[in-house]
Amino acid sequence: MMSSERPALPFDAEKHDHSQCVADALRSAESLCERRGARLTSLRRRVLELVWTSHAPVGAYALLDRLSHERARAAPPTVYRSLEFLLQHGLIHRVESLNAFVGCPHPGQSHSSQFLICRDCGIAAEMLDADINRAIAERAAACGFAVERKTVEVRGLCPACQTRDGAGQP
Amino acid sequence: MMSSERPALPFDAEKHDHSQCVADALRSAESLCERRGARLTSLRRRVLELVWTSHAPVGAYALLDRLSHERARAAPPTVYRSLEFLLQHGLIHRVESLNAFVGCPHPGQSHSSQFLICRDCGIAAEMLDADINRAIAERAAACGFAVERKTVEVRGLCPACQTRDGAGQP
DNA sequence: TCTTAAAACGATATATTATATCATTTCAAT
DNA sequence: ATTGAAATGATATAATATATCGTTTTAAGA
Repeated sequence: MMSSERPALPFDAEKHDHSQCVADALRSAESLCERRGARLTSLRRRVLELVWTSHAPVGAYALLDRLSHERARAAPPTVYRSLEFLLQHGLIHRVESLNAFVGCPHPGQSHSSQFLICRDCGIAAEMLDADINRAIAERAAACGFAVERKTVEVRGLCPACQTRDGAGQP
Repeated sequence: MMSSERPALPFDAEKHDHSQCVADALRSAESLCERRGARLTSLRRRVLELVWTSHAPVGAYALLDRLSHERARAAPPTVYRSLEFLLQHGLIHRVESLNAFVGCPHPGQSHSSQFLICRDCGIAAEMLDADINRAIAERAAACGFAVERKTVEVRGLCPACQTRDGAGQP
């Protein structure tokens, strides 16, 4: 148990099978909600699916726009209530520095994760880094601070976008 | 160069001389701006002073309220423009998870800091922890991610508020 | 099956945070 | 003194989020 799991990051945009991501996410959500007796209604399921449209965090009002095409009477609370449910069950995360939401690739396990967020393509990769968590926990403990939630969001350029920016089009 | 500086945290509310904090902050700001040829106007100076009213991050509209008592024609842009200046010069930080602003106790040196934020008293303590920064840098590097900014915000209970909650009033 | 209480959702209003834009004033360097 | 740039005033509006109350749906028990 040394360090850090290594889930594949979603930055390799062309390579990964995104419809598979979405399908996995929806299946996990269904089984998790069933196990918990939580009601993944069709609205909530659809909002989750919309969040998973891409790996870039999406704002509540962008979700509302998309939802409006399907549901005539969608309003802000429609979306925010679904988002709240999804957050409570760990099916999505809120990205504080963007006021936006992104799907969680490993729901169920309560976890404290970190995000690498590309300023160019917008993709946010979730990581579970034991060293980062340990460093934070140790420092907080040394301060006598009782940790409840951790927000770690790293902004920068993903590998693909570094290439594009550096060598690519002027 | 082992690890971590140790500035006194502001959680010991009664103990620290807050007027001294404010005075220090304003003096640092003045000398820093002078060195840089940046104009710390009376408005900007006053906004900085208002941010430093406490160690709890304060929202832009709370600042606007206070400012309105003194400046009849203060409007949102009045505050936001001053905040932008203060941010650019590292005199304050934005706390993303609160949409609020807090004074920086060691401006001038560009730094990547972390916050311990008490959910009870609201105080945000800024830390410079080399281990946390190293852990994040190492993980990002391993992912090929080029870091530009780091947001680390830890929510929980400060020592004083743990005491109050645990033993204090029911 | 019918009843019913809770949960979810619809509908409307409004709060909170932030920015765009253009006019006017202030400031420092000529 | 003149002037161009920076700062501020003034107004409007965008973007994000929540409060509240009425209606519908749902699951569980009578």
